[in-house]
Amino acid sequence: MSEPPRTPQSRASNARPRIERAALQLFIDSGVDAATTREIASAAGVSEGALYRHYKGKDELALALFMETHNRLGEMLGDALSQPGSLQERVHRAVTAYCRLADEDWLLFSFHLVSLNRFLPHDSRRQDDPVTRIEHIVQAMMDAGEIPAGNAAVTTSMCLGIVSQAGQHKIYNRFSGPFTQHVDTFTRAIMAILLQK
Amino acid sequence: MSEPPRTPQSRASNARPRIERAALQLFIDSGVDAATTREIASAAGVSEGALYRHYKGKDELALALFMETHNRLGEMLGDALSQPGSLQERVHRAVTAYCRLADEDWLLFSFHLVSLNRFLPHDSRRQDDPVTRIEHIVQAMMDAGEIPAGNAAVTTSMCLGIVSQAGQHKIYNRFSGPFTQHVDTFTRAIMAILLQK
DNA sequence: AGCACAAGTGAGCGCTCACTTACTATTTTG
DNA sequence: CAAAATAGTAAGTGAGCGCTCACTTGTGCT
Repeated sequence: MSEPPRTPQSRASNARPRIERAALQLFIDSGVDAATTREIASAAGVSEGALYRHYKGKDELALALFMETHNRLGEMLGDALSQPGSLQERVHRAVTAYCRLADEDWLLFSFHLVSLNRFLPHDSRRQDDPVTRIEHIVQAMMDAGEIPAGNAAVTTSMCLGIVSQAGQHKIYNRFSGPFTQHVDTFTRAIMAILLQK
Repeated sequence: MSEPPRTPQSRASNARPRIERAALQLFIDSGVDAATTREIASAAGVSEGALYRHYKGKDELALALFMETHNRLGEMLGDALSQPGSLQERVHRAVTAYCRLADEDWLLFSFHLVSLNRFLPHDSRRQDDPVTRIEHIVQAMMDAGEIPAGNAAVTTSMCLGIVSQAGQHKIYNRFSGPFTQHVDTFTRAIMAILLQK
């Protein structure tokens, strides 16, 4: 008894998080293929072999880091959009969720943004893909007459482009400060696109 | 004198364009790093060495293909935006130029779009960069009161996001048909963003 | 103290890659 | 038409990559 809340992970130098941070930075700067396992280990201050104690290989490491953001984003967007409220409110919640995720861990978020091309197969049409889900919502609103009719896929891409391109520009240091501070700007822009005719 | 307009290329099988098309497709599908010179040569139906008759190496080939679109785009956008006309007209001309370029050679255009991350260094602030030029125009319009004031970099990124994300979605086969058919949709969306407050 | 075991090490292995070399075939040129 | 230049081929070559493995170290438990 009187056991302190024992953390199930064991001791040592905690290489894993250091490997992950180093890998993220290198993957963003040079790309997953160009970043070598030696570089990652060196930047993390551990040996190359340590990487393989935690991941099956470089590709699995990259995929895990991508999925960490991707799954989280899927849930957050799902929640934000499915809960009740006006169109405005739902868009605002979704944009807020996206920006919060970005500010919470910018490195992880940046890697996700620049890696979408690699990890989302080019003709994926998965029904539970966040993009496809948003497209269905847009289509439903068009059918219901809540927003003007048009090509739902194109409208969806424009709305996503608002926030994703802003993310890219922040990665390129074209502007600074927390992403969250632009939530209202993004929301207004998206509403303008959805409601325009 | 009396020289006929001699075409400077000489030999029959014309490996060069076949190498370029094969390289574009592979670069888009697998990425520049993952596409091997053997794969490119094989897909082009030539030997690996043929690649080196025309390009110093794989990286130079990729850069040349990127720059072919990038320089052209820079000129076209410069022309479209600098010539006289209302804001609407200038935006419409720029969007039209972009979409024409896409429809004219979709493979070349796709490669440019998916490779921006690789070839535009992350903190580039070149004065003649198309993005920076557009940002200056937006800033000038804000200063002149032609459009509501705001963060010019963020506004610029949102406008670019409209068309670039639509391009990405077309690459992912989320919609089909010529890109040019959406010119008016894009123009209206961009105007909505610029004029909103 | 002594054991069990997870975490970390780093030399080195097999293999793939971009690129080179040696050669042949086809044009262009004077 | 010979010579030079160009465009192509096939068979390498060595650098460097991801990954392995025999080994060492640190930690918790009894």
